[in-house]
Amino acid sequence: MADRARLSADDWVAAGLRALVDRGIGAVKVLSLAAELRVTRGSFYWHFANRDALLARLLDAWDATNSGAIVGAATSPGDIVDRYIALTRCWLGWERFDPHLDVAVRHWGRGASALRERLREADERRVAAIRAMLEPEGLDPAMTLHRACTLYYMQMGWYELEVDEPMAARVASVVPYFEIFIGRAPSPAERARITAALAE
Amino acid sequence: MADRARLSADDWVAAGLRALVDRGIGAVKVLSLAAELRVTRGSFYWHFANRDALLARLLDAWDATNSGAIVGAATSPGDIVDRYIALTRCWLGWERFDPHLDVAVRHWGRGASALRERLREADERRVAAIRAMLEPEGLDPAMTLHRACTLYYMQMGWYELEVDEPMAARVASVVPYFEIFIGRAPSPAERARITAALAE
DNA sequence: CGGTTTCCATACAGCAATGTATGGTTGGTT
DNA sequence: AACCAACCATACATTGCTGTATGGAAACCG
Repeated sequence: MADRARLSADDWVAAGLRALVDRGIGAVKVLSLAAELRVTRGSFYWHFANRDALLARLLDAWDATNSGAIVGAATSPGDIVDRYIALTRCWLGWERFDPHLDVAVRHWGRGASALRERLREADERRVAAIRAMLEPEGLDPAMTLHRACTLYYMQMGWYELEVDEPMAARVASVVPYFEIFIGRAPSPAERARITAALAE
Repeated sequence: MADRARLSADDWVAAGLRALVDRGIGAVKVLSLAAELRVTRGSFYWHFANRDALLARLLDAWDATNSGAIVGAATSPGDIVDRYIALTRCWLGWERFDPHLDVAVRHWGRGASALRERLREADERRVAAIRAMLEPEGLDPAMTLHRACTLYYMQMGWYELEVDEPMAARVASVVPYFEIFIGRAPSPAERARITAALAE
C-alpha cells in the first residue's frame, strides 16, 4: 500500500490506526503519517479537511470493529459455555476485537470529554451483554452484575497493564477463570468443550 | 499556596501533580503550570533545570505514596479478612493510595519505555503481595495466582474505565466481591467484621 | 544601611506541528 | 490532441511550546 503511486483516504486511515495502536494518539500527526507514507502533507489536506477529520474516521473504525465484537460474542447462539468460548476468543485477539486499539482509544479518551462519554456508553453495553450471558446461571441479580463487572473490568485491566504472557499460558488459564468468573467449576463435559474449542 | 509571594520547588511539584491527575501528562506544561501559579516561566527555570526534572519529581511522589500502600495493606498484620479490609480501604481511596494518580502515571507510561519498566515492576510486586495474602486459604497454587490477578487487574480496570458509582454502592459490594475473589462466601463472623470495618 | 542571595519578569531564539495558497504532474476522457 | 480532474509538492504564515540570557525586585544578613 506504500508503493502504490496514489493514496486514498483509507490509506491515511490505515496509517493513522497503526500509529494510534502502536504509539498512541499523540503519535497521530499529519507530518509523521506523511513521512511513513512517503508523501508530503499536501496529500493529506487534499483527502481531509484537517486532522480532526482523520481522528473522526479513526473513531468510526474503532466503533465498527471492537464495540460490536464483544456484544456479539456474549449474545451469540448457544449456552453459556459457547458464549464464554466466543468471548474468550475476543480476549485472545482471535476475533474482530483488537485489544491494543481498545486501549489506545481509552487513553485517547482521557482529555477528550466527548469521547469519554462514547467510551462510557460502550462499556455499559458490553457489561450489559455479559450480564445477560450470565443470567441463565440463576444467580442473585446483584451477584450476576458483580460477576459480569469482574469479568469485563479484569480483562480491561489486563490489557491496560500490558501483561505479556505466552499464549499457551493464557489458553491454559481459561478453564480456571471460568470457575472464578461464573462461580462454579465447569462440568467435565463443559471443560472438554472449552479445551477443544481453544485447541486450534 | 497560590497567594504566597514566593514559590518553592514543592509548589511546582504540587501543581504538576494536580495537572497530571486531572488532565494527564500532556497537561503538565511549564506554561500552563506558570499560569495556574500566577507567575511566569522564569520562576520554573530557577527551581528546575528543565521540564524533565519536574517529571522525575512527580514520579518520585507517585512511588512514595502509591506503590507501598497496596503492598503494605496486603501484608498487614492479621488474617485474610483484616488484609482484605485494608486492601479495600486502598481501593476506596481511604488510605495513602491515590487511584487517579495511578491511572495518570499508567497513561504516562505509554510511550515512555523507561517508565513502563518501572510500572511493570510495581505491578509485579503488588500481585505478589496479594497472592501471599491469599495463600493461607490453601488453594491450588495456580488458582491462588489467578485469583490474585483477578483481584488486582479488575481493580485497575475499574479505575481505568473511570466508573463512577456512589460510595454506598461500592461499600455494599465489598462482601459479594469477597466471595468472587476468594472463592468462598465469608462466614457470618467474617461478614460482620467486614461491614463493621467499613461503616465509618 | 549596604550588599548579597533568592526569586521572578521580560525578551529572545528555536523547534515542531497545523493549516493555507498555489503550482505542477499524472491518468483518464472525449 | 486537448482537456479536466485527481493527486501531490513546495513555500509560507501561524501557533504553542521549551529553553536561555539578563535584568530587576524583594528578603535577609552583616
